[in-house]
Amino acid sequence: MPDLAALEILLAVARAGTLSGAGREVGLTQQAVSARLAALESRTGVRLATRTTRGATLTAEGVVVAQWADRLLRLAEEVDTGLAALRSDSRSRLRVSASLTVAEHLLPSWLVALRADAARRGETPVRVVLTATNSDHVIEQVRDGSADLGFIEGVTVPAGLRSRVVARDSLVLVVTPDHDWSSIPVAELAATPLVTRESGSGTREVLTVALRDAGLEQVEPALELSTTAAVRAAVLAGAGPAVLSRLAITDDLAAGRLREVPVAGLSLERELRAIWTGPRTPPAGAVRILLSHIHS
Amino acid sequence: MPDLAALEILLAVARAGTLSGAGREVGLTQQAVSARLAALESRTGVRLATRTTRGATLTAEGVVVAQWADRLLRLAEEVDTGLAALRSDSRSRLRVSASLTVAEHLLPSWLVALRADAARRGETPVRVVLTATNSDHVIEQVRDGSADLGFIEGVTVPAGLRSRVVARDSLVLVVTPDHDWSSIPVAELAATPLVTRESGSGTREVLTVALRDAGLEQVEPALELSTTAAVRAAVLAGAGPAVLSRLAITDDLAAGRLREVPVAGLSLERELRAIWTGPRTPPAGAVRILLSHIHS
DNA sequence: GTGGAGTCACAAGGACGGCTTGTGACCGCG
DNA sequence: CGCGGTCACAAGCCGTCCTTGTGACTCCAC
Repeated sequence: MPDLAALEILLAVARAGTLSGAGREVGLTQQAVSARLAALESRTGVRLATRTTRGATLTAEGVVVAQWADRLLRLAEEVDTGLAALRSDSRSRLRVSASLTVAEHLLPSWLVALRADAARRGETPVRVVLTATNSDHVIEQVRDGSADLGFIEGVTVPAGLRSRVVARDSLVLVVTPDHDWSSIPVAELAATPLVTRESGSGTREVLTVALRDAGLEQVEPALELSTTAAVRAAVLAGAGPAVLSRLAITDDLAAGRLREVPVAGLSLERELRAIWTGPRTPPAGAVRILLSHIHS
Repeated sequence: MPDLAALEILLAVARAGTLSGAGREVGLTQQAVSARLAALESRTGVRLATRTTRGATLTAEGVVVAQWADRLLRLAEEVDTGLAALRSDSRSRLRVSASLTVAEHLLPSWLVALRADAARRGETPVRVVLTATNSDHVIEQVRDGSADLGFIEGVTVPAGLRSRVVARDSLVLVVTPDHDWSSIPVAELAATPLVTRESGSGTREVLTVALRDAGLEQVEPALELSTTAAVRAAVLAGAGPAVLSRLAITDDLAAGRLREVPVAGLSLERELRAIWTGPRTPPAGAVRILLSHIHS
């Protein structure tokens, strides 16, 4: 299990060029930085930086590890920002209520962007309080004023609320990389036993309805599981193809763990919307600022 | 800074359904699990799981945090596998030498897939020893036998070596999401001051050559920086557009931090190749197994 | 040439966090 | 009604990690 603090120190060393400078940057002494870096090197068995009497520079391996660390720490920062936004005790600024899909995959990076922007302007960042529930409850919370801003998924625009499309999600057919499909007609998809969520899940409904609209009836699933994560794991383990939200598997697609198979004649798009009450344009400064970071 | 161990415990609780079961799964006592989970909840100020006298189930917020944790821990596992592969002391199995681009962005997930596959078959995973350098040195190491397998970038196939394309990388023009470009002709790209790497860098050369081939001359850069990460940060900070490897910014594209702008009449593809010596098909079992996880 | 300011590394001491063991309260089931 | 399961609280202990103090070394200015 990698040590995030040590990786952060490595990045500080890369930026500062000296151990002491890195120490000042992260608020530690030079000795502590030296020890942590030595510990990281001992864990990997590779020299990550060459120390001279006048500074320290990363080796080639050090650059690679720094790159890995950078990705990891960026994601960790997103998670941390998300965790901070979950704090409910603070009776503060912008109350955001979001559906699970948005909260899980999109909001953290928006919040980081929001905070970075405030830092760039020298302002104190808006404090965001996040609640995560299903879309119906989000609508309810925005209606009754217990949330200033909501994020929902689904095709219908709730009556009496203002809204704006902030992102699109689509369900995609995915297989393991060694699968022989490259592109299939929609009829073959309907005839294939899939790994799916249990009946009643939103993702599964969308697919069923779309196939029914196309005049097709689905065969029985190969496997029914109760969470998207479990479905994803089953596909990776070779249990069969699945239709999943693209947002949930961008990492896997980028890393080549999963492969997307286009289905001719089928499009399963759904819109993710920001919703709020009141005037047509987003009301308070806070809401507008957050939305200004989100481009559909 | 989030606590990876605590997040892992949260996932174990989600899987097991009880704190004690989670404890058995991660090798801790029930009391330790209870304390760590309580600490995590106190950090967020939100109840992540409801404890009954007969188990524990995640709340809606808990599910969201678990999803974040899952992404973060997957990436952490990749980094950890990469770190393990850097260990040089073990005089062991498969010596892999890779260019920086491949080592930074692709190899970790391949190694995780390799290990997971071995675990699924019940075999002990191949021990991989990784060296990261530039493409020329990779070729040299494969030639002189100090590496069993190499990964390089570039258009030319080295003479005397077998090779296979394992992935493609392309340079893409990226801007901040609020930029007004949607698609531009190649002449406008050449006339735009960009944030770039310093002269002599591979990425910069590729762009310069491609523009020269198109009969265009580039204007002076807006800013010259020495690492890809610095260029990326400058673009995010609004310093201007840049042309970067798509592999280095997939996260940013997915999160909407950066936006890709198609350039009409310009394609900057480069192939990433596995190289080895000897017979036409990959030789030892180990090499073939690793390659079987990589599909171009 | 020599002192000063910078670099990094080694050693000793102390504080804090986190795990274990021990125990108690509660619930359901046979 | 006891037994097996759940989780929470308390005390003690161990290890990690940071700080302070010190030494070796290099470069530079005087």
